[in-house]
Amino acid sequence: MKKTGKKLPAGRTTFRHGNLREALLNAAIDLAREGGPTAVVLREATRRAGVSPNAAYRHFENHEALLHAVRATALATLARMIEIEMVQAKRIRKPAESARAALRAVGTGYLKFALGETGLFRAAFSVREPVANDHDPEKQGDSGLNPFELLSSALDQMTQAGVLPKSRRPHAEYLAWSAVHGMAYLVIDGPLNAASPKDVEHLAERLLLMVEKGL
Amino acid sequence: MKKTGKKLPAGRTTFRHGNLREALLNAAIDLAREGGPTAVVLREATRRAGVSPNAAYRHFENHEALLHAVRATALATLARMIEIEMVQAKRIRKPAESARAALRAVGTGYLKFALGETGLFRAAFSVREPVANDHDPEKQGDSGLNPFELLSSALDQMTQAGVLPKSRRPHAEYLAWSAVHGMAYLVIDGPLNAASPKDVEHLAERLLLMVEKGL
DNA sequence: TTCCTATGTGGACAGTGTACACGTCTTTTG
DNA sequence: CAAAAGACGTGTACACTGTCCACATAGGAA
Repeated sequence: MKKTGKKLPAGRTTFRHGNLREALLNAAIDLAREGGPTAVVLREATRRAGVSPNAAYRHFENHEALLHAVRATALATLARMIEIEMVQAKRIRKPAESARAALRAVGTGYLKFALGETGLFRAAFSVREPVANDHDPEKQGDSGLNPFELLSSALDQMTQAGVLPKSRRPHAEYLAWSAVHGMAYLVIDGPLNAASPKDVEHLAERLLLMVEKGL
Repeated sequence: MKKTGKKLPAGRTTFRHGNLREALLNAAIDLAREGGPTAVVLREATRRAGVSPNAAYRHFENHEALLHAVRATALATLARMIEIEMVQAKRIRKPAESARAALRAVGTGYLKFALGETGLFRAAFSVREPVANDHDPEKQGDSGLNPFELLSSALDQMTQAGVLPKSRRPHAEYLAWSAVHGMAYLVIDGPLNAASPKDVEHLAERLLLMVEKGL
């Protein structure tokens, strides 16, 4: 009798894991969810997957690569969050109202994500790597657009509906995103940290009005 | 003969360092300047100060405390950056114009800091700890105000000059800061990373107009 | 001078990312 | 169908980190 099962790390019967990459990524996502990007520890991920530390290197070039993967799925989640908010906007008949609602959907989706999935939000944006012009499918929502592109599309709707003058359309996403991203930061790490959800909602309302009006 | 100079870590003759705290802080600031908050490594700071790792614990409770100190000086630097921009605004006679200029000074100072001292900027804002209602002198500029308070004062000027309706004054700093902070982020880590300084300047201009108009 | 106390050193430990050499299984190929 | 090839995991080891503990050294107060 050949003692094949020499020392298979408890909890597994086969030498091969099956789909370790996914297991590692999920573990890493959980870690990020619980403690943000700094909590994404390669060794801990392998531990949770029931595998030796070095096994990770067969699926991710290094720690950074793992973090980038987490970031990608975080962005995809954000995109879906925004898409959900957009559903209602699309139902609105009047194009002008619908477009405006779409823009606000981006804002509210963004903020909901920042508040509801703070760890993932941090992981998504603490890594240095531009989002625009990045068509990585891993970063997209169900519509095939990443968060930045969703914002762009909302702004496009607005120009088409005549709400946003064509002359002010170019690069408008940067202005809108600045406002929303900045507020997300203030809420999770800044002075609005202690504010009540009600206050935050109210401020977000005002912020989006400012954007609409000032754009 | 008593071999007093047993093993004084080369480059120093006295057992005491003199002002190690400052030396460590300066080293840590340099590290942050070069590589952001993650580059602030306690052991490296002690190395640069020519001292053993544990010596740091006589002056900072732990690594986090050191980082907080760095963050404080970074905020103070930011405050001074803003104050410099504000000088010109104060020279303007017409109150309305002067107030508006003050608000823009906050924005441009903020962005100049983010661009010129990216590492420090990251260090200042990657740490979770609200700035408002924090009257730590270490975080203030020469005027005795921290960056957040400088923004508040600019907005106050605006209401006094009648440029910003009193009804919209409350909490207006959060909206303005959101916009400016968000753009700073976009420029150093986001899609505006690759943009030319000229383009950034132009966008900043538009952003500040948006704030003025939409506030 | 003598003791107290602030300041620095040395050694140790757990935890991290990662390189290298080596087992173990699946898949392809002659 | 056996054998070689390649994919996947393990084990050991190293450098590096933050931090604890016991000890060494001086500067000032008694």
